[in-house]
Amino acid sequence: MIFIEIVKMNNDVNKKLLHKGVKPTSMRQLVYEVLDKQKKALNLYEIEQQFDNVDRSTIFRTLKTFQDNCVIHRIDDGTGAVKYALCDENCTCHLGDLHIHFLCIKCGQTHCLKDMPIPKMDLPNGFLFKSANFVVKGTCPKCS
Amino acid sequence: MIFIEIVKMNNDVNKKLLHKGVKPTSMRQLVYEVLDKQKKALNLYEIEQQFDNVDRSTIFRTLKTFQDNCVIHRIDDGTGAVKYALCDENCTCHLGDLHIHFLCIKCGQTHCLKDMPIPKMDLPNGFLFKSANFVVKGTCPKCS
DNA sequence: AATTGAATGCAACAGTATTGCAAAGATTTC
DNA sequence: GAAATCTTTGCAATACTGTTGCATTCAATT
Ligand SMILES: [Mn+2]
Ligand SMILES: [Mn+2]
Ligand SMILES: [Zn+2]
Ligand SMILES: [Zn+2]
Repeated sequence: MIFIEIVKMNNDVNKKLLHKGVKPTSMRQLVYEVLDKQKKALNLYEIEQQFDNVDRSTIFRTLKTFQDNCVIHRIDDGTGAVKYALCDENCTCHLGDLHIHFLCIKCGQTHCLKDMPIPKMDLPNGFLFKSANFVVKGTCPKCS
Repeated sequence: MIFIEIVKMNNDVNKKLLHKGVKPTSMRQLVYEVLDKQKKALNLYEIEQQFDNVDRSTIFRTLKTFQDNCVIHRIDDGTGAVKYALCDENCTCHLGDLHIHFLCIKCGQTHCLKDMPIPKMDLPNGFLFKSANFVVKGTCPKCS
């Protein structure tokens, strides 16, 4: 039954949120589930559209909490709105977890390429590498 | 003919604009000079502040014209406002001209690393590489 | 049950980007 | 050179995204 399924899912999500140190409110569960269902990264407004009557600022603050606790990472793909995707369970949101993102210029979808770490570059003298944002743009498998 | 008159003026900026196919109005000359004087990339509001009584939308449209004609390239460094920097004289704004940009997290300045081309990555099956935005963040020589 | 602190909803606001339209300026046509 | 035409500029308004103040609701604790 659908009710039982939802309770099961919630339990699973609860565990994952607790594992990251986030108190699992119902709002947070729902936002987590929305992100979990998607293969692509979503922005604030796309997440908002998944709900009927949830306030934007609540989702915004939920996403803030998630970022602070490495539940999600933000993706700045240049489309104007920051997108978000779930982190791996063992992600620490540090240098080693950085990966390339791919923006499809046809369908607009943004994907994590989690097995493509951002290459460390030899910078000119005096420049110190702390972090990076590497977005590759082109056409995705669906649109190629 | 207007072009001959301007060439007669023997103005360096005019020549550069004409070389890119942009009619050199005084506004465009001034914006070009502002960008030329700087070593760092500037956003719309920083450019606006270099003038006393020039409208933002005029600068905006000047920058649009410059982009359309490969006079400048836009830099999306995640700071919220797009920055702009002059292209090289022989730049065609295509793949080969792409380079890494560096954002200093202390002073906020963004630099073109023109001798650091964006590395071509082997993407997963079905993904086609068309373009990329690679911003490295850290501390610049002044701030390190 | 009362107290406290956290989460949520509503509304307002801030920052950046963009557009419509009319005035001013430049170029071409006659 | 005057009129017609096209381009550029200035002003104002607007769109879009992100963020915050504050009151209310909810949850945990005493
Ligand atoms: Mn990712
Ligand atoms: Mn550059
Ligand atoms: Zn696509
Ligand atoms: Zn610096």
